[in-house]
Amino acid sequence: MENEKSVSGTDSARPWQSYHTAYTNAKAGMEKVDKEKVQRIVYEMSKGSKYFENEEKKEAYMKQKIENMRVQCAKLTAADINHYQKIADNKIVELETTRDLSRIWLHVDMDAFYAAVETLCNPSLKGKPMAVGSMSMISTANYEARKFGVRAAMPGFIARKLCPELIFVPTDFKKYTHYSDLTRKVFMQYDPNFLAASLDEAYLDITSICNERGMTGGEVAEELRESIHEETGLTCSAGVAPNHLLAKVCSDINKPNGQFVLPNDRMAVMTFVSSLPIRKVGGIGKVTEHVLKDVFEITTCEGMLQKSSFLCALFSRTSADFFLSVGLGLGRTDAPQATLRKSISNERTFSAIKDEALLYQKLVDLAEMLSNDMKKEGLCGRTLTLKLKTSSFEVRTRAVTLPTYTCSSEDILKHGSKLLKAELPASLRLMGKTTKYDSLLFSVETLSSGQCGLRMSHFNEGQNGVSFDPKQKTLSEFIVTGDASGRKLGDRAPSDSNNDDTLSVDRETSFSIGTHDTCDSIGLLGAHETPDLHHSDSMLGLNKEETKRNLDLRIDDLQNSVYEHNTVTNAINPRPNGASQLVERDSFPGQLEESSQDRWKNTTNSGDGEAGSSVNQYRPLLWMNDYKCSLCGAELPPSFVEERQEHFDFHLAERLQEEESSGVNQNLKLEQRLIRKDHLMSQTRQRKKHKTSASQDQYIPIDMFFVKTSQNF
DNA sequence: GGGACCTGCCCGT
DNA sequence: TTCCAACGGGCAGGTCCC
Repeated sequence: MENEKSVSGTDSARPWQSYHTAYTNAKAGMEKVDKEKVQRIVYEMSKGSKYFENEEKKEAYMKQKIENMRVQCAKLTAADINHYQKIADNKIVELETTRDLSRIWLHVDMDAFYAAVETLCNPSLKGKPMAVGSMSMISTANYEARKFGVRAAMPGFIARKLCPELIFVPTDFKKYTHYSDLTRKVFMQYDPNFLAASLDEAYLDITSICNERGMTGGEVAEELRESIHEETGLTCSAGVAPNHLLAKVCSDINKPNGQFVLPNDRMAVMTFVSSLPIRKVGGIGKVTEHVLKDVFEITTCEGMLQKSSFLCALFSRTSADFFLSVGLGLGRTDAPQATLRKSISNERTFSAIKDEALLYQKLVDLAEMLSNDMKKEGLCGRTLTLKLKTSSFEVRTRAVTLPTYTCSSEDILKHGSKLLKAELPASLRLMGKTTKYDSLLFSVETLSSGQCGLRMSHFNEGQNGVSFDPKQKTLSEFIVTGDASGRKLGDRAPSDSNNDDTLSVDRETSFSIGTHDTCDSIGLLGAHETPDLHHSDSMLGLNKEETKRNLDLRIDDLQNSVYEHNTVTNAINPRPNGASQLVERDSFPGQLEESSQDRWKNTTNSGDGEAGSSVNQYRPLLWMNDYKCSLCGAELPPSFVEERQEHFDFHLAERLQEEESSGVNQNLKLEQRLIRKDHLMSQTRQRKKHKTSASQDQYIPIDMFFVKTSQNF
C-alpha cells in the first residue's frame, strides 16, 4: 500500500510518468533516451484526445484487473498454496523432461529494416534522423531518430515534436519485399526450411550446417550476417540459442549489427533467464507485464518459478504452462510446420463520416477488397467477422458463421451489412432516449467515424479454391465452376505480379503485407483488377453504378425508418442466381422507392416480376402515438424498452409459428432459416447481455484471467 | 459434458 | 498544420446445441 501511495503522489506531480502508451525502453537503440522527457511530451500531446481517453479507460480496466487478482491472491489459504505448489512442482518436472538442447537455432533480425532500405536507396538520408511512415503512424525509425525517443508505432506528429528535424519517408513495400527476398535467398543456403516470421525476421535451424562444417553457432551467424551484408548492403543482428524463444531474445541483445550466442547448456540457459526481464520475452506484452509485476512482483523470468504456485492458482493451465516454461528457458525446438493461413482480413481507418451511406460504401469497398484477396489466394471461408473501431477508439467485433463457404464479394457484403446493420438499431435507439445500457451501444456519432474491417476465417479444407461443403453441394459447385477464383494456388494468372513470391507461399503466409500504406498510392482496388469488381456485381446482374445507387437507396430507407420499431418482416426476394433471400425489415431490401409503410405490406416488389408470398401481407408492428401496439393495442410507453422488445418478440414468434403451420417456411432454404434464427438469437443475446451488465454495474468487472481460478475455489 | 460459435482481448511485426 | 495502422495468430469465457 505504501508503494501505491508514493506512486499516486508522483502521478499528481508528474502525470506523464504513468502514461506508457507510446514509450517503452524495450526497443533497441533507445537505452540512452531521456525517458521522462519523452513521456512528458507524449503525454502532453496526447492529453485530452479521444485516443488518450480510451487509453485511460484501458488503463483503469487493467488496474481493476490487477486489483481483482490481488484480492484472489489474498484469498489463497496456506493449504491452497501448498496444493498449487505441488501442481507447479509436478509441472516443472514435466516441462524439464521436454528440454531439448540438441538443436542450434538462429534468429535473424534486420536492423531498422524499412529505414535501412530507404537509406540504401537514398544515401543522402544517411546519418540523419529519419522515420518511415506518415504523420499518423510511423512504421520504423532509424537509430539516429531513436535517440530522440522516436520509435515504431508512434504517431508521426508526436515524433516530429520529439525530433523537429525528423525526415519522413513514405512506406514502399515493393522495395522492402525485394530486399526481403534477397535476405531469404541467403537464409536458404543455411536452412532450406527456415521460418520467415515477417519481412525482416527469420528463424533458422543451423544444427546441420554447424555439424557439416564443424563450425560453432556463433561462427555460422557471423558468416550469415556477412553474406546478408554483401548481398543486400544491409546489416542485421542475430541470436543463437537452443530454441526459438531464446534465439529471439538473444538477437536483440547486441542490436544493431551484432550477435549474441547462448550455449546449449542447461546451466547457461538458467543463468541467462534468471535475470532476464519478462518484457523481453515474446508473448509477454504491456498488459501481462503489468499484471505479473503488480500482482506477483515478478520482473524476471526467474520470478516465474519463484511464484509458480500463484501462477498455477490464478491463471489458466495454458497460461501457467507458458509462464513456467519461460522461467525454465524452454521454447520451441522443432522444425517449423507448413502453417496454413487461418484468416484473411482488411481494415481501413477513415476520418469522421456523418453520412451512413458513406459508411456503407466503405463496407462495399472492404467486401470487394477482401473478396479479391481471397480469390487471389484461392480461399473460401465461412466465418465473417466485422470489426469496428469507434471514434473513441473503442473496438467491437461481430461475427457470423455462414452455412456455406464463400469468397464472393456479394456474400461478404450481404452478411457484412447484416452485421453492421445489427449495430445501427441500437444506436438509433440512443437518438431518442437514453437508457442505462448506453455504454454498451454504438451511437450514430461514434459509429460514423473510426475504423471498419472485415475478416474471413474458417476456410474450407483444401484452401485452394476447391470448395468443400457437405451441406451445400450445389453452391459448392457453383463456386468452383462459376467463380473465377476457383483456381489453385499454383494456377495463378500470368498477369499476377506476386507469383514470384515462392518463399512466402511455401513457408509463411501470415506475415503482414502492409497494404495500408500502399493502397493510397498504388491502390489495392486498382491493382486487383477491375474485372473482379465487375464479377461481384455481375452476379447480381448490376454494374457498379447500379450497385451504388441501390446501396444509397437502402441507406435512405434505413434513415426513413428510424422511428419504426426494430422488427422483422419476412419476404422471399428471388435472386438472379436462383437463391432466395430472406428480406428482413431492417436488412436494406434492394428496391425501396415505396414508403416504409408500403413496403411492409408488399415487400417483394423486387422488380423481377415474381409475385410475393403470403407473408407479405403481414402488417408491421408500429407504436401508435409512440405507446400503443398497432397489432394488438397493447400499451407500452417508450421508456419500457425491454418490454417493447419482448412484445415484439412475441408478435414475431407468433408470425413465425403461423408461417410454419401454413408451410410458408418450407419454401425457405436452411440458410434463410438460420439467418432468421440467428437474428432472433442475436437479439435475445444482446438483451441478455445488457441486462446482465446493467445488473452488475455496481460490481467489479470480472477479469478473464481469474474467472477460472474462482471456479477452482 | 463436449464441441461449436461469438466476442473481446493480448501480442507480434 | 497534421492528431494514434493494418494486418494475423491465439487464448479464454460465455452461451447454446446435441
